Amino acid sequence: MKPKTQRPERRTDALSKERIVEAAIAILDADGEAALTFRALATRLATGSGALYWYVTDKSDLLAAAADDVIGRVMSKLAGITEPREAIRTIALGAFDAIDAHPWVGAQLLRDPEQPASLQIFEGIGSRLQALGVPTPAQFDAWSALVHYILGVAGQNAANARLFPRDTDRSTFLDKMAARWAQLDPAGYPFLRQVSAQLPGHDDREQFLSGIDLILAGIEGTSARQR
Amino acid sequence: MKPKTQRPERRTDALSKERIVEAAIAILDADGEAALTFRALATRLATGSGALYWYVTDKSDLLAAAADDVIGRVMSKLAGITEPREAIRTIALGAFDAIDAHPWVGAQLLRDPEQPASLQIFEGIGSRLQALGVPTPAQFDAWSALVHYILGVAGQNAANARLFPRDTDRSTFLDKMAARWAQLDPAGYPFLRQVSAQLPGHDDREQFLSGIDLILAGIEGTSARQR
DNA sequence: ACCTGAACACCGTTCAAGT
DNA sequence: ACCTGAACACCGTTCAAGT
Repeated sequence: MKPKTQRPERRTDALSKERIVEAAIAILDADGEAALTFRALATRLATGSGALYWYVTDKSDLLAAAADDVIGRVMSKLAGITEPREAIRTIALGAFDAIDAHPWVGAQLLRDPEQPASLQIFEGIGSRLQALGVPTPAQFDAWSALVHYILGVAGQNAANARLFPRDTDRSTFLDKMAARWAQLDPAGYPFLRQVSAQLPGHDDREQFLSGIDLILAGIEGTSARQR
Repeated sequence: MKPKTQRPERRTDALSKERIVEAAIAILDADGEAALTFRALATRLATGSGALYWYVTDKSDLLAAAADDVIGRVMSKLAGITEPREAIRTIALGAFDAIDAHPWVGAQLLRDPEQPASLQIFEGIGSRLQALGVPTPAQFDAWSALVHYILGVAGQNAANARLFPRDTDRSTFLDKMAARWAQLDPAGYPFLRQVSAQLPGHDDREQFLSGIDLILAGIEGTSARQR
């Protein structure tokens, strides 16, 4: 038996689901959803495309894992928050910011309601709504309204991100969007043309939050009346 | 010059964008989004796949036209409604029912905020919000909340439809969904497990409408306070 | 057990060639 | 002007063959 002063080093670059997901996120962030192919991923990881299937069931599994990774980080920051209304706003804002940083997450959340990322958001909102003291019969509807609103914003932000090059910043994005709406037929689209003037310089993060508050106000108004 | 008693009959099956869109909708409704390929569409229209590009820019143009066709029919039924609150509910319900009948429309609405189908919904909601008397500064936020909620439901219904075979009816769908949520980890997902009991037999059309009402209540409560 | 990469069965889109 | 359908440049996924 030959003296083994050093056992074979564990390959630091060995494949694993975590490494694959990490690389996938890097591609998605850098070049968008269309750039994530098994070929591109395999090249980046210096392996064959078939090797990825050892760790990942298929592409939807990969995307679900990537979204779960991002949303999981958001949800883990909730430990300290006990006030339910604040927790709801924190979850919502956390999701908003995550989608702002990773627009593909927005599209992914709309793709499969049973993926972990979606379930985490569903449960996070629901449990705080219970804690908020919304009467049990009203909880389901209130939860549905909040969750669908959040998902709608998520999907729409993902779509907006697809409309423009990845490096477009907030203000030029809003300017371009406003310019397009301003060109709509005045007879057919008076409202959108009017709103287009408010688009530049408006804070959509703030607007998102005021939507949450609007729904919370509706919930509290309605359940107060029912009490 | 030979006597032409009959001029060449206009081919009743000549291609046109309308016929292509109609055939695309038929495929989408019958076999789902994945079944719509240019090859399948060309076969159904008894032509070559390249011919379609004479009438349609590309696949996203085709999908946008198909969604516009469906949503256009919904919006055309609004002429008689003058009461703005009722008009908003009618637009929302119309979109809901259209997506229920054509789930792919839900996915398509989330894909491009500048397509005609989206703009029609955006404008329809916005103009009634003005008519409702929501103060101008509050209109933008109120509009955003309603529209994102509607889109969220649209996207989620499309996703739910993808989870199950196309012929699954409402009640078995809810039963299966409930069964899945009931199997979630009790420690991690207490709320979803509790809600799963309410899933069978609940009316999601009614729930959708109560979400609209919740938001409208929030809007009216907030603008009343500001007045 | 894990990895390789060619092969398979598809796509959307283009385009020379036809009528 | 309109249509045909092969060809091109891709995909996701599988799988025999390697280590």
